[in-house]
Amino acid sequence: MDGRRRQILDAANHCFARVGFHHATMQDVIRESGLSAGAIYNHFASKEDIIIAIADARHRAEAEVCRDVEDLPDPHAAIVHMGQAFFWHVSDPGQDEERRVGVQLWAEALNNKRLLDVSQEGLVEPYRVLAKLVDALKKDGEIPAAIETDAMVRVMIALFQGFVLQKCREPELDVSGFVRAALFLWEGMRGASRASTAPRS
Amino acid sequence: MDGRRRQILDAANHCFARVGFHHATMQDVIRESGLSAGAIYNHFASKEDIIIAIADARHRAEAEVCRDVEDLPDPHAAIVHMGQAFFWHVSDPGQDEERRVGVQLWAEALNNKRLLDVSQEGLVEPYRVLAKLVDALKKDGEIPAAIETDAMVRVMIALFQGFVLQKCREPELDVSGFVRAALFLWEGMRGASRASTAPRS
DNA sequence: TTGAATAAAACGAATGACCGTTCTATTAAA
DNA sequence: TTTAATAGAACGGTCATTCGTTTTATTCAA
Repeated sequence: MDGRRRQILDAANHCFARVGFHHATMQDVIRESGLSAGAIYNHFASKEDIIIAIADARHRAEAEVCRDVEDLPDPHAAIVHMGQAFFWHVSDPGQDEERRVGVQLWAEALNNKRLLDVSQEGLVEPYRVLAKLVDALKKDGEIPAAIETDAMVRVMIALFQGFVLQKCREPELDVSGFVRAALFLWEGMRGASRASTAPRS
Repeated sequence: MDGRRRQILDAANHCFARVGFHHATMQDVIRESGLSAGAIYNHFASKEDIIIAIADARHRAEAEVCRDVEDLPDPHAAIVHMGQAFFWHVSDPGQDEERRVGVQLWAEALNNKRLLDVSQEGLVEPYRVLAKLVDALKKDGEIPAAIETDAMVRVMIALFQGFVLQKCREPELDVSGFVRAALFLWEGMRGASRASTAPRS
């Protein structure tokens, strides 16, 4: 039964979000899942495997959001739409646990090659979609060619990541204000590029 | 002797950067420091205290960078200067360990009230300086009043945080491109505000 | 439909390894 | 001689994982 895996991952997610990977014991996960140690180890070889499975599921879900937006006709609108979708999605109180686990995954991936690979792999789809949109904006002359696509995409992703972190630490943080400020920067760019004032490095 | 504390913190930093807080054992720290268990526990009550002391030292250093920039006459130049100073600082190969430990602190702070407090406290000085500069830009009409200062500062900090994370995962990441893209967004804003086109939320 | 026979899944107490911390002995400093 | 700092072996506790047992599900002959 594959529902068991989901059941175990959900329980693990709760535990990990509550106290972190390392303070959460397998006993916690076992209790939370309502199963037994043996049952869990029939489905996952180790605690590490559970963590990796969580990361994997997470990235799969994120990739989906990206594809929804990829083929909008106007690249500018697509980026704005994607950004808003993301910011509002991660701001949902129902995403509290996912955010917290996400930040822990960042840290854990620094010390776990397998997890780092999964984690980087999870970024390629968002990256690909954003790069495609940025390139389209470049062709339209909205972004100067001197700005590297890679860098611009990274800036956008950095904004997302930083927001997730801040929202973790201050769950009451106001999304709409943040989005307004980010959009203001983004919209401002359109006017600027017309004047072709690429900044010095 | 206070040099001992620094010696211990340095050793701990190396260990934590190498394998993470939880995989690094006190034995590792003891070996790395060249001291003994007893010696270390004379200076720090626990492993947790060492971690907190590291966070504290880190934030103290960051606050200094901020103050250097605070009283530049032109707020726009001050922000640009501060951003560049930060990006280049954290990109220094000598900061590899600090970056990695920094990301781990983000995760650990989610499960440790004391650490969260230290960590949030460490942000108030950068926040204060940035807010002051943003307010000055608002008075000059470069940023519309409709954009909340708090949100704009958060966006900037998010950029820093996201960059740190990405640089951790890909140490070869090119800073200059990232800075160029970020600056492009920032400079673009100046033109936009003149046309008073605050975006819808 | 039944019910034994086989397989699969779940149970949970036991295990063994590891790790933070302590504590007494020892050395150095004052 | 007294005080402070260091050494490092040993302790107590915790935790991931194992494994022999028990329960549940499936198959299939009667």
